[in-house]
Amino acid sequence: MINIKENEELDKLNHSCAHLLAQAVQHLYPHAKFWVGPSIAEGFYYDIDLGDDVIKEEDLEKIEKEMKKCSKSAKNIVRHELTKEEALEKFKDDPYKIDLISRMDENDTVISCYTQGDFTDLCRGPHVSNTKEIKYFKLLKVSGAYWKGDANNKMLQRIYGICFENQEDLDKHLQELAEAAERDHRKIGKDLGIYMMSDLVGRGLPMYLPNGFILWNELENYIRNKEIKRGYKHVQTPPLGNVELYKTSGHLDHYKDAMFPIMEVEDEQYVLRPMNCPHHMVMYANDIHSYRDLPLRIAEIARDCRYETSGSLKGIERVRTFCQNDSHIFCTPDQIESEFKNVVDLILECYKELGIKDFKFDLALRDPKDKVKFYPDDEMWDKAENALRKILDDIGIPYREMVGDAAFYGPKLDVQVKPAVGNEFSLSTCQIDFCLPMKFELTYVDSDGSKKTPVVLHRAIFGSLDRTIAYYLEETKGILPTWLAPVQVQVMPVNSEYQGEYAKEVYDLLMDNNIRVELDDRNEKLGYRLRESQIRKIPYTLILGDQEKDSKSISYRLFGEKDTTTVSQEEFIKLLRDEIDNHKLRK
RNA sequence: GCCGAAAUAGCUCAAUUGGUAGAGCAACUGACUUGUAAUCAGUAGGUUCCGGGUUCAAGUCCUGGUUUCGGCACCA
Repeated sequence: MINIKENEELDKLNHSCAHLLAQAVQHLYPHAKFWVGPSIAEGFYYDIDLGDDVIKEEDLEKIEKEMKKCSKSAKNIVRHELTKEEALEKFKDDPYKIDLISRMDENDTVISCYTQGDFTDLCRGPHVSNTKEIKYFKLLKVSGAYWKGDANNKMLQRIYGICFENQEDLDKHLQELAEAAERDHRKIGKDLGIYMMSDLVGRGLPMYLPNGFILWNELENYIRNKEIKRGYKHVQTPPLGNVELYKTSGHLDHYKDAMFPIMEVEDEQYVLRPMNCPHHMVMYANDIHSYRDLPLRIAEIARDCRYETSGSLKGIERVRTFCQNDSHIFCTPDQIESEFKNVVDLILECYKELGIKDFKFDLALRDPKDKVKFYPDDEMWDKAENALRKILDDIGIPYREMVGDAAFYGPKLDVQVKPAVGNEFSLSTCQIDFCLPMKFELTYVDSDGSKKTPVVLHRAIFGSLDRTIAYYLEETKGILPTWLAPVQVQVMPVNSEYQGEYAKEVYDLLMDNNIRVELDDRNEKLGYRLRESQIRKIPYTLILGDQEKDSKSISYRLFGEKDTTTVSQEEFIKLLRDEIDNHKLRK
């Protein structure tokens, strides 16, 4: 999918198209007041205050028409510059513009405007030189958006669109959007019987169907075995906890709104756990620890409950019970670097094996001005943030710094991916925490006999197993590698009457070799059954006729391929086991 | 939660301005015994998301709610 921001010309064109949109909206809604209209990776948008009017999806066509008119009028787009005072005077009736201008730097003596015909907008530019250059565009969606992105502010109307240099590129892009919707995990999840939701059970509460549970189990075993090899110790903790636990950790203060409400029983208060860090802290405190025991890597694949707002729920990407592949690494300050590198290494190893290639690293830092959200200890923060930065620079991976995105207890490294539809989200995370160990008064005995506070690394490779499955279904378009495929082999006799017995023999052989195999010996034409095995994206379909029966061989057809390969039974088992045991990706 | 839209058979979708809810696929039954993406015929399948209202008449109009979708906000 194209990224408009990566192409200077397209970036300029889309920004200009936002102005064209504003001009058209002003013609149709003369009372409209305009906030900002930037270009973005997916095109452009404009935030508009229309008073009591609302723009509906059906209105987009009308606005597009007006935009075409404005484009055809072929007005030059002219830049002119003002001083701050001049600008304040010029836009004195527009509170949004006044807000923008008054927040501009005092040193910013020149304020630029762009005029096209009867429309002028405050703007830094640059723009194309004439409205007639803005020709191949499409308005895509309309929604509400809070002014300045703050939910306490008024909601403006936001119109999204995209613009290209020619019709072909526009058509291609629209085609790509349609294809993206086709690989949405909600569609594939339904088609392949991965999970279901039910209003009766409750929103945001996915139930994994047999096919989905196989995928789930395989991924769970996969990551657990990786962790065991790297010295993690797996544990299990309860799905709820006394409210005091979360008061101690500070989570209740910070995330009460996103936790299911407190339950009272016999004068005690409990909450469903929103995460398992506090449990692991308490588990650490159960023993005295020597510096020789560290790092101690406690891991758990745990289902947690969060009251995600209704508007944020999305398939299994964002749910109210999510399963973390969580771990807390208790270590000495000296060990932070090697442990952190170990985590990044594990992330990269898993992504490589799964074939996940399109991801970005975000370094989430505190906002030093925000003393409420972030634990108030600047020295601690500086230490943690600088440590993280140094590690990332040492490893040499590019990353974006995101100020204000840290957890309340510490900075983090997030690995971000983009789903088929919607905003990017984080798949993996690793966080440095000096804060929780103090709150739980955790200690270890150092070599000199003194008690010291350990550092904790929070990390999750599959930040949520649910989310990992969602992303992976989209990445693979549901064409899973054989080791993850719910059904790995479909066995078909050409004619059940003549080769049915041989097909059953092959089926039994595969079963005995722990292959997930199905036998389709229905009285249907081969083409009919083959079509079904292709729709279900089953990796191997075995076609067994007289030739195969007489020579005790196997003819297999790989998913998506037309030709068949004939091998002996032994050879087939061998190639299959090799592919599965080595987690090979599909070609 | 906020702004908008949508909800019809298991799935994908039809149903003029309000006038008898249909089709394909899937399911089931029977015939056909099949060599690489759909054999033929038949049967069954619905409180049109849930309440309330307008009307001689509501899938369609009004109203309250639920869920889903597109965004915004949130995301330990």
